[in-house]
Amino acid sequence: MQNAVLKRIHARHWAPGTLLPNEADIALEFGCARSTVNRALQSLADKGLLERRRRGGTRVVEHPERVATFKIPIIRLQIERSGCDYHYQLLSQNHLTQKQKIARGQGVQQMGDTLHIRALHSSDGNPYVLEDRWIDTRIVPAAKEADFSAISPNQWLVEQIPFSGGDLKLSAIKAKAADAKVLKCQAGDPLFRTERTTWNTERELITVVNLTYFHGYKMQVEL
Amino acid sequence: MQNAVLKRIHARHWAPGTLLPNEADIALEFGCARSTVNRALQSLADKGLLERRRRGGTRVVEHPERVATFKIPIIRLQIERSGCDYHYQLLSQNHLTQKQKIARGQGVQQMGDTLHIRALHSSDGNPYVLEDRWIDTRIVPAAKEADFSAISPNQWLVEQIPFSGGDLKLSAIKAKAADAKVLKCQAGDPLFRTERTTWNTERELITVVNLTYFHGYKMQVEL
DNA sequence: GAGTGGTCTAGACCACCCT
DNA sequence: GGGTGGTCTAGACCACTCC
Repeated sequence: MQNAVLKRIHARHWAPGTLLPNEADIALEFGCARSTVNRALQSLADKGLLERRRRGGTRVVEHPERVATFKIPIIRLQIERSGCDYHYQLLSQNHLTQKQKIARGQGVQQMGDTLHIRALHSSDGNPYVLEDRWIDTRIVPAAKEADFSAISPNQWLVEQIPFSGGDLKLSAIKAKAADAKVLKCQAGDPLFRTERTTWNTERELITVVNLTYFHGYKMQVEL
Repeated sequence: MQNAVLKRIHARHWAPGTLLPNEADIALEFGCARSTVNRALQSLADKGLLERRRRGGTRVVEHPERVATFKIPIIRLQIERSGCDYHYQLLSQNHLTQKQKIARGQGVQQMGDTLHIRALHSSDGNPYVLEDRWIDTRIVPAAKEADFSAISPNQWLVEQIPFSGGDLKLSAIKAKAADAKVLKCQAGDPLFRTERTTWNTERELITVVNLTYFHGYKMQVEL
């Protein structure tokens, strides 16, 4: 059923921008139940191929934007899955003063009591990614007790915090001297960075994290 | 219903790794129809929170990897939506010789007759992204006739090619002199790059494209 | 008010896969 | 063989939104 609809869209029987017949009519035409049609169209809408509105009907999307889904793995698993040895090292851990918080960007400023952690994840002994993380210990009090010399905040949080929304920015930065030293590259080298903020279900800011990858890292996504 | 299940997972009533009761039992417990349960669990499985197998039952995923979906927009729309003027300029267009093809990486080598296009997309007169694209004209013969001085290959392909899979790599590179000139930055500046290959539904390679963004660009993704 | 999709029910049969 | 999810049917009522 869903395939039948897909075929029509591909065959441009229903071209981009077209308003489809309503579900009941489609069901009649295909000789199936409306709920079947509903499921099929629903699913295509989830994939971004159709737009649906009550009373407004179902429309083939004009510019079908490609939708890529990519997974944000626990770093340890990402490394181990590629068959390499994983090593983790805590670099520093301290509470931020008010001044320090203001010196960081937007996100960190909003947080209450802030724990700042720097840690390095390595793959087969080579620096892989530098984790720079701020955790709001008012929202996640357990973080004060956690032993981040044994488990990375990355892994600890994923296991502790049930679910959440967030925001992710990807960019290229120039390696600062301090980071270059840790990541064993030259100062000035281009480095791949992700900046992530995470909220819990009450939309309270839990954590902000910058991940700076080794020189030459490519992030891979399936389409 | 779906929310009720979500609550249980959050509340660790069903902790990671737990095997859930079968659909019929859950339906009994919640006092609803099995198909309702099925829809709810199905949907959570799509989001990566549950794993389901016939005969094997439904299990809460052990390490719930965050799944981010992001859209790959037509560049023109991306710029116009941010309220800026869009400008497009074709820089060069030519067919690759066999030697040139081999000089490029893996992807391009696999292609038949290869059309190479370089073009610059600008936002309010500022260089935004440099498009470096190779198109297999055996698979997409219409590309030979297209006027890429008027429409970007980015937009043209999205409108022509119905659907496909692909592969996306994100990285940070050091600006080469030629690219720096076009993008109006310094040679050596870190630049954000995406490398994408796209197949059609028959898994034939259609196009390879490198997008190199202006210095300071951050790609934004919702989680 | 009327027409659309959103969601649910109760029941059925099937496909897969483990033992 | 038997238990699980996958998918479908036929019907119902609801929620939204445009007129």
